[in-house]
Amino acid sequence: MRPSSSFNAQVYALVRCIPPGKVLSYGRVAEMLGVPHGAREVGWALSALKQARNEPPVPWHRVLNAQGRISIKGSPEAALEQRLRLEAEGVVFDEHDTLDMSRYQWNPSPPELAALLQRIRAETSGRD
DNA sequence: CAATTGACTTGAT
DNA sequence: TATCAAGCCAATT
Repeated sequence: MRPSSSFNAQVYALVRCIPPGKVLSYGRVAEMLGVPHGAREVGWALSALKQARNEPPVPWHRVLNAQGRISIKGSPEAALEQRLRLEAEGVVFDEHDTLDMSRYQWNPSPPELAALLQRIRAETSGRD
């Protein structure tokens, strides 16, 4: 579990930067972290979150699939919780339980993102 | 070490 | 617009 633990930490750090009422897709998170095809890894990192203590709390509910739909499998309760948390932040799902990604997806400006990534990398480089 | 699985994505039917 | 199949990558069995 060596190499990816640092990746997980980066995922958590980045997800913590998503503003309330905004969301990110798994693939987008992976892409931002420099792993273009690491969408499933991001899902893995987040699923591991429920057993690993996370402080400060990671707003895992702000991450869903590229279609704008909740993608939690095997736990309807968790899926419902995710939806409720999002709606509590003002996000509105349409009649197909889908949300408009073009509207809700978080799009930081390139310089802002670069600075963010730099800080995240500094944060997660030493610890493990 | 091979097969299976999963909070994914994309492109073809 | 809805389904299917094939990639992808780490963790588990």
